[in-house]
Amino acid sequence: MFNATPVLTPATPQAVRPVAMAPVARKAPAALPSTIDLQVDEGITQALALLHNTVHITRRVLHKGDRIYQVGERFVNLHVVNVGFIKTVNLAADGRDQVVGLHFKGDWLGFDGIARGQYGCDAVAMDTTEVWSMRYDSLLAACQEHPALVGVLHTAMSREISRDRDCLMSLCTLPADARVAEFLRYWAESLAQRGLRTDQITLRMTRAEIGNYLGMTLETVSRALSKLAKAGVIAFTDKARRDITIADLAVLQGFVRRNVAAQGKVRLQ
Amino acid sequence: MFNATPVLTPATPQAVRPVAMAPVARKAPAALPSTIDLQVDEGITQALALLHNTVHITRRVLHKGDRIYQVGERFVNLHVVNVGFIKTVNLAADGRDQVVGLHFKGDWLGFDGIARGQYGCDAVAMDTTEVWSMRYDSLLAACQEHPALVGVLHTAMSREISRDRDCLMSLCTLPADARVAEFLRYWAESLAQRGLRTDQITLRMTRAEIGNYLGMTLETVSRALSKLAKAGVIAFTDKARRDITIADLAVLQGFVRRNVAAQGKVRLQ
DNA sequence: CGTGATTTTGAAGCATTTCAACTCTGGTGG
DNA sequence: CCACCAGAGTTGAAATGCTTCAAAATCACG
Repeated sequence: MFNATPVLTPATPQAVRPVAMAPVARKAPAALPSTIDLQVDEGITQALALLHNTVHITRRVLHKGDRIYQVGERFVNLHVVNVGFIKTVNLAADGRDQVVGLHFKGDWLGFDGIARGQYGCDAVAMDTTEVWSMRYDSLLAACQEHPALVGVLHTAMSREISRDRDCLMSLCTLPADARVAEFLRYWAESLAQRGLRTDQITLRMTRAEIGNYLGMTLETVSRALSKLAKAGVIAFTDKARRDITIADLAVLQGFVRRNVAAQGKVRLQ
Repeated sequence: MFNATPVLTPATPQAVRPVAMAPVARKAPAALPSTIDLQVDEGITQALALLHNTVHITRRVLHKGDRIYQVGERFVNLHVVNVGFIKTVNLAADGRDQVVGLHFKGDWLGFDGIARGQYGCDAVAMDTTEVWSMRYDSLLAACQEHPALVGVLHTAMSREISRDRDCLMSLCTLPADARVAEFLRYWAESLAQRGLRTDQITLRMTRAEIGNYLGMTLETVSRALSKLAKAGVIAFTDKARRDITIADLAVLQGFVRRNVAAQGKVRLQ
């Protein structure tokens, strides 16, 4: 049933892609998760269920600002987000600190601790959050008996590696406006994949945090958002300007495409 | 002898590593790997030996420009670099392409393929290179019998995740000059950890490639290198300006420290 | 109903890109 | 052997995108 490759992937490119346009009717299509997104959600649910049935898990509820773990702390546990939003923050010896990752339901935390035996960053709850924690050694033991667990674990690590590379690519090839648009697109996509609606998303970060994550100043983030709103790609729905309406994800993606930096277009070699 | 130029050694991992510390004498200390670095080298050697003894491995020799795998190709194998230098290149649908990783002896390739069942990037040899390839499924099978293998595998994935975060941080918090310095520092450190000398390193990338990797133009890379040379932090040793002498790694690190961008210094929250 | 935090917006300054010209190197063929 | 050429690197000057600095508006919280 559950093994390395399949489950979470469409992986059957020849399968007929369901068109699934007709019955939707009233609602804006972009707001509803696509078929693929729903499959991802299904995969997350299955993975969490499998974990729940095979490994001893400790549930923890955290509030905004609470830390699941801190840099330097001895690595013992891995964690999975069940509810809420979590950011990982790297802080270097020289005082730099940097948001290096955002984590949603089903995402794992703490992989960076395996190699060195201690966590390499802080994991901070961005609002009320439920995290499942398990001992790494007992997870490994469980993997011996339930090979499907290995698939879940490796898939999660693999996905994180891919995700980090996409981030790197955005940082290197997109100008500020497009980077902000891409950030929103990714956030919305993540929600869609978890069965949540994406036409109305609530940012749980200040402009300063977003800027830190995207490698720009808070003013630039603010200007980019204003520009996106003026262009009709997004709209603000509350006074605090934390809630954002995305009429159509495809439009947002189109904005990113059109704004690929020139330097990114040059083919190497 | 210690030599950066990769002679294709006949890979006898269980061979006794000659310590070769005392008799060197004459050379500047910074050029020699530290104790910690030697431990890392030891770890790499042990990991390769373990792999060699427990998994069916296919050796492949590649030349500059050859691809170990390409984006979209079905994921079957994982790979480990035994000799040489390899870059991974992400190419997006919209034409952006981007160097997202550099890989040295002992580094793994292909983790990004696990989740989706196909590779997410290209892996390209930067010069003559020997790669060990193994089927992922047979590696998993071998892990059942040799639990130490799981440790090696997870450590490698964990290290890659940490490394990617460090890259992200450099991109976000360092100005161009310091980013180039940090790039050199990392390259030298990687050599040191593999028992190679670091006072004289040969870049296997054009300025354009370095710039692409670091998110800047080739002109900016060139200017940064010139500036570092003028400041005495590095020196060019050949006419083509590909060979670089690093008098003291600590000085290079100091340069990075002093050039942390202002935005990085602001503490979040 | 203040007070501090967050956000927006403008204007000036600066780092990096862009454009352009030039040098240098290494390889190829007459 | 040398002329020639393409590729790689350097360097300058102008253009530009982002940051910095500053001020005002708005929101959240006790």
